[in-house]
Amino acid sequence: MDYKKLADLLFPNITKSISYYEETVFPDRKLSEGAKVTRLAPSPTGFIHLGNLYGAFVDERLAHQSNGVFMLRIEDTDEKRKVEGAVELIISSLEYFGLKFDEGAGIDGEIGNYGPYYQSNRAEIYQTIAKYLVETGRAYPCFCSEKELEEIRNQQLAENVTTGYYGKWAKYRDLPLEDIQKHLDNNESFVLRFKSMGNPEVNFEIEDAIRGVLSIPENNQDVVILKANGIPTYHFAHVVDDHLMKVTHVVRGEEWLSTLPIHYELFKTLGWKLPVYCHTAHLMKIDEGVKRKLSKRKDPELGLEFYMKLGYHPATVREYLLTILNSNFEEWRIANPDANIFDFEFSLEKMSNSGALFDLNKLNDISKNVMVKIPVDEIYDFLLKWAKDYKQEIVNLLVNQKDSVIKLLAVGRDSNKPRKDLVYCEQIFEFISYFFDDYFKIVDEYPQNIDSSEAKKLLTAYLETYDHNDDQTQWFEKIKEIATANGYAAKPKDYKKNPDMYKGHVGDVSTVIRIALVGRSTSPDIWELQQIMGEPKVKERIQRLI
RNA sequence: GGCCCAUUGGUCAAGUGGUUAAGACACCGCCCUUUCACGGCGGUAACAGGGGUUCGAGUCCCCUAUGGGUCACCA
Repeated sequence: MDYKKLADLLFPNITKSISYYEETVFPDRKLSEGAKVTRLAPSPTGFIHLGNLYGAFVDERLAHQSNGVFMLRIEDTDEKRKVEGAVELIISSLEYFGLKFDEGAGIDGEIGNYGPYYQSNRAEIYQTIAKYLVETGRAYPCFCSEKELEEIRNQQLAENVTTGYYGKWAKYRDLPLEDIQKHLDNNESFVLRFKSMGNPEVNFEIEDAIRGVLSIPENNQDVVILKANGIPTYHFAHVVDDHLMKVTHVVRGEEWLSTLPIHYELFKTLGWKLPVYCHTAHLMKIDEGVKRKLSKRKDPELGLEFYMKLGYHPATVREYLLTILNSNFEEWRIANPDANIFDFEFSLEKMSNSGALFDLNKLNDISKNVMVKIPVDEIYDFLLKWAKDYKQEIVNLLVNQKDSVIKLLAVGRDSNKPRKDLVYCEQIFEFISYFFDDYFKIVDEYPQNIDSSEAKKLLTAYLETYDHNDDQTQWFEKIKEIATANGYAAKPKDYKKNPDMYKGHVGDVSTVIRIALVGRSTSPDIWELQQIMGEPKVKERIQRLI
């Protein structure tokens, strides 16, 4: 077989050589010792979820922790999956969470010298490598129709052997040149298949940076490397791109583990150095009692938009991700409560290789602790930005009453045991919404031991003695007086000791006042809230219930 | 179904042949307290099962079970 002739027949327009690309177009990167080159390689499906961010975080940390390069490559080799605006969504979402690319696809065009970064624009590169494989007898055209493939598969099923295109089943594997010529003359479409020389009875060893040494069977499938339209499949694109772009670490989900033998054989056949593979565990979710992989279609609530809509601060999501990414992160955080998250030394060895279940409780808890460290001015800005994007009806309120909002956000924060009330924007607004007359409403009821006429009596007394200039102690003394005068214990403990002697205790009186002022039975310190509300609003709210 | 990966409390997890099997979240109780939150103290709760190897096994080996992944001209 004259492979050279076949190659020219198949790729008449390909004139460049591999070394042209390897040496001239994409020379070695000049990076410092140990610098890692990573890439996020999403397909532009228009959906990005927490799992993608999880992987992206690994890439980003690996690269930036080592003074390396983090790039974005768009795997748009599947026409059917392309969605308008998907790339922008990927870039803006990742930027929102603080992950920045050094190189690759961008909103205003590409950045970097190893592009194009859209696989759809790299056809000539792939074909050059493919042509080389044909020349060396390691790739061949296959003219199988879908129907023929189906028949092969059925036959294999009937014989109870492994399905696929390999060995004796690979009917076009050794087709003579004349026959290929005939098919070509007929204008039949074909795919280019890799000619595998592997033996699945034989295992090879490969070290995965997360999972350790793996021993897996060699590939023997003659996989498609170029589709009928000349565009590569993932397997081929991965090998070619990651080699030419000088990627050192390939971080991807564990669903790729099963195709690793294919990639291994391709790299070996081309004589290229393997990247370090890092196969991450999937993020899971519990669904009707069963644990399963996050799915794009079924789990829109785990899309990044979900967090952006609710207004989780990016720092929260980052912090959460790192706690599930590296098992020693929480420990580090406890020891270094104020350190910058990027000072944490991320390591692949500390990654879990079983899938973590997303835990909203944990996220919320982390958020409280993250938010309490962010200055209120910044929280205000963040809240406003969120409102502009997702809750425009409150933008004016926030702008017009900025000072009050900031004070509300700051209530109880400055002690050494600060309140941790703020979790995410939606919740934060709900938390302070009583302040605004348009949103104020009574949602809780008076304590059981107090009916509405009793409440009126207490509120009347409160209003009569109210002095906006009282300090907190004076103010509370007056409430105690009102409590005592009306048959309530001034101390809850007294009431507990002799419940029959009192109608209730000072807490009940406070609750009545609290409900009048904020509409709820729970809130931060009333005196502080009153100071923020101002005298007229306080009096007006008491007055309306009398 | 074949192949691959995984399996410590409800969740995330430490643990690399000898531990009273950490810690965090959640939950419960108590304390602090005018409510809530914060904080403090305490509590419930785990090595999937069975065989080996070993003086000794959560840790090593085998089998079983369960969960996940993958078997495309999708990535």
